[in-house]
Amino acid sequence: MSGVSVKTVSRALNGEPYVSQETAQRVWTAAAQLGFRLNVLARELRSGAASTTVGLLIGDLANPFWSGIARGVEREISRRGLRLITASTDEDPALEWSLTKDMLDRRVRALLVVPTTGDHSYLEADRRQGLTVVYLDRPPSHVLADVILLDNAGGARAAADHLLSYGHRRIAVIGDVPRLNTHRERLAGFRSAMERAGVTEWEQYLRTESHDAHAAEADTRSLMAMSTPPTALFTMNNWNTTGALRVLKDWPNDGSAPALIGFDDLDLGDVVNVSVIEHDPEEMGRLAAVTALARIDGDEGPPRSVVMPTHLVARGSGERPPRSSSS
Amino acid sequence: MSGVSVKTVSRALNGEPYVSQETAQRVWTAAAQLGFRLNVLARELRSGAASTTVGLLIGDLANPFWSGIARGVEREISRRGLRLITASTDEDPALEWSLTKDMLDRRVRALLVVPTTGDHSYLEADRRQGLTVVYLDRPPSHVLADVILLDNAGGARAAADHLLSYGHRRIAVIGDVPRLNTHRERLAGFRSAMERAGVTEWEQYLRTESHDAHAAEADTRSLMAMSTPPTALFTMNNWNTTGALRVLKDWPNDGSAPALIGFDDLDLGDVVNVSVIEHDPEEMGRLAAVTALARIDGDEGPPRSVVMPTHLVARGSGERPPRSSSS
DNA sequence: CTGAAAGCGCTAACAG
DNA sequence: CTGTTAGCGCTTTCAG
Repeated sequence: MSGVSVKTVSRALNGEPYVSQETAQRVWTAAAQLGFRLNVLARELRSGAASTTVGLLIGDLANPFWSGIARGVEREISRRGLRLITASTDEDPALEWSLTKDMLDRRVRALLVVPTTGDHSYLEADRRQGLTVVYLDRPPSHVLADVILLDNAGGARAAADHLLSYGHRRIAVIGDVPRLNTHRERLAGFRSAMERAGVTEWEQYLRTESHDAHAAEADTRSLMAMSTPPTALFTMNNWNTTGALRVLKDWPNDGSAPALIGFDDLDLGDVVNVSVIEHDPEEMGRLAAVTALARIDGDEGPPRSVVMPTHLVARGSGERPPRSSSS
Repeated sequence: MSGVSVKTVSRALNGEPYVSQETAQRVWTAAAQLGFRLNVLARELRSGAASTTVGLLIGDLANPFWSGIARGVEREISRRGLRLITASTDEDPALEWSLTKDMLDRRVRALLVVPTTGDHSYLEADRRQGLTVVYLDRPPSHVLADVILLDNAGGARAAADHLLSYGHRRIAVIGDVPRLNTHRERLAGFRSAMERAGVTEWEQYLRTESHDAHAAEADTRSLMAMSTPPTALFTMNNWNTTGALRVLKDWPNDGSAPALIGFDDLDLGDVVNVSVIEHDPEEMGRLAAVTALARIDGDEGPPRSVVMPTHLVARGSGERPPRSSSS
């Protein structure tokens, strides 16, 4: 390039010691003029070299829950100079599979996955070869691996107990597709609280398959149109809550409005006075990243399973009493 | 590996023609057993080979506006098998610069940037060498390049005109740091509408430097505590609007609540009846990706500048009349 | 249909 | 302090 060997260029540009100030300077200016940059791909191709990317597979980057996770991961790994490759699976197992394969072909240093349903044993071979995988939000199927979860059952139980304590019995549940583990866990938690209280009326008010706000809105309307409508609603994710709020927004102020508790907080949750089961997506992403980094650093301990707490935030909607309680 | 040459393996695994069914089959099973995968890094290192990653630099992945952009970009590039490397700049020009350099070292196929302020001519050398760069949301400084913008001035003007038409004169403006082009454009649009209407009272109600909801909340409180408070508010981004809504939420229902229009829509915007200047972040990301892909495909036309429309969505908060208008 | 050789750009190891 | 060599894993080119 300017009379020096490639190795000297490498040393200078990487700020390694054992290069004279003068030579380094010359290399720097020459590189700047020629627009020369070190090629990270080549660097990472070398034998024994580790890649500096981390793969993240989430459901949908545009959902605040998942973008929060992504932000937490990014924040943590960037402190180590690692970059984030993100992809949305749309909750499609086949897409998750092909994206996973793509990430591995790219030799990501670690793979963080919010798993959709499906068998995840297809990663076992790679894990044995040293691939770091951390699952988020939902446990993988047929696999023992590091995983960061929410206390889904506990949160749902807290929601149910809260509503029960205000005298509600006819409590409707609106949730996502039952295929998702989070959905099932939340439903199980809810169910256990209801059973403990000896309440059975709610079963007829269970609505699933609502994957977006629109569907949840329709569910809410049909529930409230029943001859004996529910006196309370438990919406099991952020978009389900959004749908319910759209219906309740214009509800007549005659005391007939159902109580509402939603899983996941909302950006304007405090403004609309919606009671929620709150948690911290960004911290969840951060923890997953920390776990992955520990594995990269050689942590060989048994698979870790972290369950993050949830908190009931009472803001009003969950504290409305039933209008005409039948028990 | 199993008696075949590397080239045959390459051919088989890439599904190239001119490999016998039988051989291909053998390679496939052997690869599966050994957990062998093609190395994309090596592939992309080859001379003339193009990388299959696209870099995206945004302010903060956790802000729905930017995660929407990211989603739009991802959706579009994934159709071509390209993956997204995302990084948050926190609106820090120095960080933007170092992240940019990092992306280039990784040989991203294209770089999409929401620029913070600063001189962006440092990318010119790389652009001349064929690097595809598309700017989003804000124009770069001192550079002529492809850029996808919002009609910031037009949107702000529409907000001002709307409030003016309802009789407001004392209109407060709450905005982000003036350093940001979007802020200045919106303010300029607002100002032009006010000037055309011959209104000057608003200048004393201008508040900037509110980069989050918390600061905007404080601004709103102090504004409303003035001896002659504003009768309307124009909040210039999503988080500023959120802050204002927190204050207005518990405002006495005596007709003294200020009108409110916010720039950017909010997830629960329809539930809280907030009037907004709405636009489509995901489409913006998609357009940027489309532009970048066209350049990659050889489009050599002059730099393209797309201005995306905004729409005023009247939901109630922007249609409140002033309590005791002074004009 | 299959294989051998070359080279992408980098850095570790080993000389000067 | 600086240079040489080798090899990471892939695919293009050219020969079988």
